[in-house]
Amino acid sequence: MLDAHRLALLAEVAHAGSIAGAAQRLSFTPSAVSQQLAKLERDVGARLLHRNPRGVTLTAVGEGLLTHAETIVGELRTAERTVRALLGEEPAQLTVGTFASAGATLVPPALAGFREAHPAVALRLLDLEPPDGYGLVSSRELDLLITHRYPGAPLPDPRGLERTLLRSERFRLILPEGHAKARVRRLTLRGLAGEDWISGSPGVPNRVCLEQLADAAGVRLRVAHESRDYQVILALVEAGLGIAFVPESVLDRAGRARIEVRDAADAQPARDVFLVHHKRPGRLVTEMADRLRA
Amino acid sequence: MLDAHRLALLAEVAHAGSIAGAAQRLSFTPSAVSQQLAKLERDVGARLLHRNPRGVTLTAVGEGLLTHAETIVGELRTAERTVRALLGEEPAQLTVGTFASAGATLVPPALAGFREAHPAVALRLLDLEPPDGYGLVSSRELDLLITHRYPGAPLPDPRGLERTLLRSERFRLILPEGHAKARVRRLTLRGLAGEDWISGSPGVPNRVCLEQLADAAGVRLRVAHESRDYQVILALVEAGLGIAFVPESVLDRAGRARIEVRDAADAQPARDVFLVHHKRPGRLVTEMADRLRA
DNA sequence: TGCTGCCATCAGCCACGCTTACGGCTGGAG
DNA sequence: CTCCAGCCGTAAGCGTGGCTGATGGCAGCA
Repeated sequence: MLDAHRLALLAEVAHAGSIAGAAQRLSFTPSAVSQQLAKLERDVGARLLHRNPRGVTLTAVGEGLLTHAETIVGELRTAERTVRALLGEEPAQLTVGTFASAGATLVPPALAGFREAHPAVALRLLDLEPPDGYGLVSSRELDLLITHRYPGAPLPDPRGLERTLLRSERFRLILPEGHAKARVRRLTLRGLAGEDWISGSPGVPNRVCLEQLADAAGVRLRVAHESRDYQVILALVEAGLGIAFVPESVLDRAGRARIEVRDAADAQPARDVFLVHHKRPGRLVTEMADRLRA
Repeated sequence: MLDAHRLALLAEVAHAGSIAGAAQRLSFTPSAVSQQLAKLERDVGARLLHRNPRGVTLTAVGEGLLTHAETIVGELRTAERTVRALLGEEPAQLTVGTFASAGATLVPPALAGFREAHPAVALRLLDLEPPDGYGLVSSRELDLLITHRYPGAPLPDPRGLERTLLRSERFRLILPEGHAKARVRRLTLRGLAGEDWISGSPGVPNRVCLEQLADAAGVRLRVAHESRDYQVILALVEAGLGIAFVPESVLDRAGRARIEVRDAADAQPARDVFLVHHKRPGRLVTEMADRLRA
């Protein structure tokens, strides 16, 4: 039988991306982790890691084993909670993973309300960019994951987890205050093709989404500035450096920023925001999910 | 995080019914097992076992943990198989659990055909009396379980496993050759209330079933002889010591036994025979299941 | 060419888990 | 009743497994 500790180690290394990183998180020396992984590879009779000079990546066998490792670690944690529940003890901790803009808008009120209702429960918040995080839910490092999908991006395999749509969030087009195009009645991507756009780096979901919209409209947009942080994008637009699509919730918090908010007639993107948790979640997880939905 | 080895130990002890028994199966000394279990109890912070003079039984917490322990052990074995499959290796072993009468009738031809088709696969057969065996499928000690349910007996919780009805098997009433009642046109339980009956011990499923039938018919039957082995029952009936209900398949194999086969007009019991295996079974398991269905 | 990350290997040490040995307990046989 | 045969638990030793710390190889970068 495989050793669960070593599998947990594999998951940790896969997540950290390097043996040294995992070792640090676990308060071990890299040597110890390296030795354990070597033994795991001996156990399964195959290489699990590609050793690169800048860290490690998983082999195909490693990837296959990783999924199981995460569910096994998750099952071990689940077993522990079952016992705690049987002993009538309250879960002492609730860990929520979220992407940045939800972390700034959607999550804080829910967390605040929850803390008030359950002062004894230690709340933890983690930042995670989609499509990451599913593995951490599987392995019970996260109780609840808030993730999203941009149109066109594939929805990750739920791996036996429960995924529910929390809301669908419109994107709006923002321009610098007083921008010439802001006075145009009917804005289209074609009409905005000459502008400087601001979006994520190539391959990042919102960039992919933007490019698909442009393709659909038959135009090529020039992305002049790249940032994945919507607060940065907002600031760039305010400074007159370009135009961008941003989620509506970001604007709610922006107060009276010096921008113009419009919509493009031929491109009205929206991203779906999902909650992900184990099937049969605990009472606290359910409550937190309800608060997030409210 | 709990230790998977200790959980596996718990499962083994639960199955064996005693620490000493589990130790023997695992080629350890009872002392080692006892120490590990004590540490597991310390880990979870609760007693898991009731120490009786004649072995151990699980506490409520122990029962709760056992289910998880079995799924964890099963997941570990599943992970191992996934790796084997990824490496292109054939599964080397297939373990089938069955109850005795199926083991004598239904299973052998399927096993023989399978062995011919896959001579490299080591086949193992285990005897198990229902409702046992589900845990062994969960923990992957069994690939396939053939189990049954007598009418009136509860169907065990499938625990996330796949359970399909293989067949429904009639019971027939057998009497010694030349028995006076064999000439009666319409046999009823009431009419047979004066006979010596042969059945399992109190609490055994077929005994429970017989008593429920008797209750329904408003009579009390006298069970003179107790055996759970239908070959023994058959021999007792042949010897003129009583009458009994036996599954039809037992009679198929009995050849020309010196008995009379009849049916009771007011009691025609049947038991359901089920196949139990993991969701997403391997190719070999599917094939064996198909052979059993044929 | 040094420097700085990374990973692997080796030697040494500590702790965990095994065995052996013993004692307490209960239930059945002589 | 006594004795025995099973259980289970504890205590003391010992070996192995897994940790640390040191060293070396390797790739990328100034």
